[in-house]
Amino acid sequence: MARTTLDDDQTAELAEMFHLLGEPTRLRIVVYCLAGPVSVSALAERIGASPSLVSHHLRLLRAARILRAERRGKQVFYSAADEHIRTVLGDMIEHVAEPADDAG
Amino acid sequence: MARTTLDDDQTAELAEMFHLLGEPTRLRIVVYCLAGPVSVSALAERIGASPSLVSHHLRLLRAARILRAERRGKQVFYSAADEHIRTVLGDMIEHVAEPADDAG
DNA sequence: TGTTCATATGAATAGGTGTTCATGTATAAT
DNA sequence: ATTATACATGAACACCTATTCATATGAACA
Repeated sequence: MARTTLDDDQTAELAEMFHLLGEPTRLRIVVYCLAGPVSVSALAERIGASPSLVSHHLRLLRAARILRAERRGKQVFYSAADEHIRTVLGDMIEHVAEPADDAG
Repeated sequence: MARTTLDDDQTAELAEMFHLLGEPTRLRIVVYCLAGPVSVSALAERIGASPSLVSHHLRLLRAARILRAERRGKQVFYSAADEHIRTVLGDMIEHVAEPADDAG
């Protein structure tokens, strides 16, 4: 059974996370990063956005501890910040991407 | 294993849902509605917002088929649009409200 | 050192949006 | 019909933010 009460801090934190995922460009970045470490340029290319824009979004996702950065030479690779994040995001995407499931 | 690819329509739909949940007032409204049908005035009182503001948010949540409205006399009661929505939102809130769970 | 590649950052701007206030609509009761 | 209650809606505004452009930082290589 889903919990139905949240204190103000939890609500604010949850809202911030949803807010970050609620932007199509940013959501696509996160989805790509779930598969494994991806460089900024690779993200930019796949998404069809400028490296600058991607970098701006990555900064927000880093600050919220949704993604983490790892430097390899000239490139920087981004991936889910931890297993918890990967699980939560993966589940959300799976659930919401699915058509309606009316099984109790 | 979480799916790591989403087409553009799925991404847009998913982003819209996250976007709606990414606003603290609106998130609180949704959380209260998960417990069962709640009237607009009850929502406004619990959240500490004006009925007008609550109504504006409810319109968006209705349009996105996240909540559904049911009239009973002068009052209008809102609840999750369907079981799928209730499950998805409940899971998301449960997961994200939890502290980190590092179990693989 | 100087150059190039990859990424980050700051400023500026255009478009979006949460909130308020005033007003409209629907239901119920007198 | 009139009044009162509960909710919805439209306009206006202030704030926020996604994007772009220009510029800076950091790493590899000559």
